[in-house]
Amino acid sequence: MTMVSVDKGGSRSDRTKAAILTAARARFAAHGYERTTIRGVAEDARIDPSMVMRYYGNKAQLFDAALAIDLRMPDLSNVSADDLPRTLVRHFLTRWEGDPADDALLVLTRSAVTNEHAAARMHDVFATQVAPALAAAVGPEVAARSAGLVSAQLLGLALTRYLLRLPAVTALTPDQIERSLAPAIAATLKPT
Amino acid sequence: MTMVSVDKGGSRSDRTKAAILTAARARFAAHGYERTTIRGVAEDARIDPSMVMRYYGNKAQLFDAALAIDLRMPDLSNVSADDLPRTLVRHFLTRWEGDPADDALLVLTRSAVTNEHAAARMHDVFATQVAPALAAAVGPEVAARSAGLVSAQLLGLALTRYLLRLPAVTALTPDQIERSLAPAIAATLKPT
DNA sequence: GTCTATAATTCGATAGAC
DNA sequence: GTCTATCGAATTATAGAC
Repeated sequence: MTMVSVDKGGSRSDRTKAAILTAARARFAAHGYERTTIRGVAEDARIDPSMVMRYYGNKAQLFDAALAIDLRMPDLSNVSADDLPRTLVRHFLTRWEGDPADDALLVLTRSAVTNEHAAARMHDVFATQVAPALAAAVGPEVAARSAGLVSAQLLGLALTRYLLRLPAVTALTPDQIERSLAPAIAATLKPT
Repeated sequence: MTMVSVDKGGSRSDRTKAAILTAARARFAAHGYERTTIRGVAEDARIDPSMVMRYYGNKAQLFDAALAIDLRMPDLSNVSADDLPRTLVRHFLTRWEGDPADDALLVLTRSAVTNEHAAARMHDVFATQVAPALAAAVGPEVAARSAGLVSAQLLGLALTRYLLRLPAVTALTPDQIERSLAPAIAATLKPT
């Protein structure tokens, strides 16, 4: 798990910093902001808790650093309107099925539900990454009208399948989800 | 705020218990399980923190009591398949627009994202209240196949509009949501 | 650059006076 | 039935030795 990212060229402190960040991201994803402790992060990173303070100042700043993440949204500008829903559902399913415990968007979502700061970050991510990616595919007008509810549907999947693990949703195969959710997203993209 | 609900007939202790429960529900809804403190609940209820312990034993049991709630799902057995999606969306929109900060399902969702116990409760609520109500309308087979994703879409709305308050979703009117989300739910109910 | 020791808070929970 | 006082545990954060 948790590819530590980066950097054979890094100094020892760089590697320590990266290890802390990886551990923090995993803990924030698994338990949310309140329940992750600096001690726990330090333990996962195999270093002393005081190192976390040294490099990141305090828990809030560590959280910020852990959330400074690129969602790696796919380029949707060459996807036809017909293919868009399926492409979207597939993209997120692939991401989340792979390593749900470490996905940036799931980390953010879990914490944003009970943490104002994380919620503000979520707003940023949506405005600067999700909405533009959608607008590239369907145009600014349709995106302005439907990006919110399309996101609601995708985050609804994230919520029920990966955060709450509702049996009725975890029981479905990725294929079943794709066949059922893609037409739904297509419906909200259609003009009313 | 926080109408203390109830009960002229109640003894003084009954009124105190009810006041505690109301305050607890509001706090759990606003901040989730971890961040609500017994001290805070007691302050809202205008009583001493030790009263909370006296009546509810501990924080976990207080949480349980706060979540022992009937979702008041509507009777869907006489709703036609065509009307079902719109009926569902309307039902939940009406509930949530009224008093989002005190709605049982939102309380539960906010806490369930970071609390195992609340998540287990959520599974219960889904299995005993949501799924049967759906099955009454569309039959057990369709319900078994689609109840999970229908719930995902409704909870996605709850998540983005009331918990995260994403501007792209809060900007929509209830009518716009109904017109856009009802066809989406209809699409996931259709056989693939 | 890493660790020990500890200060300062916060909170859940208990004991007991009135 | 309500409140005062306080314990014990957990946690963030700091100071400083090595």
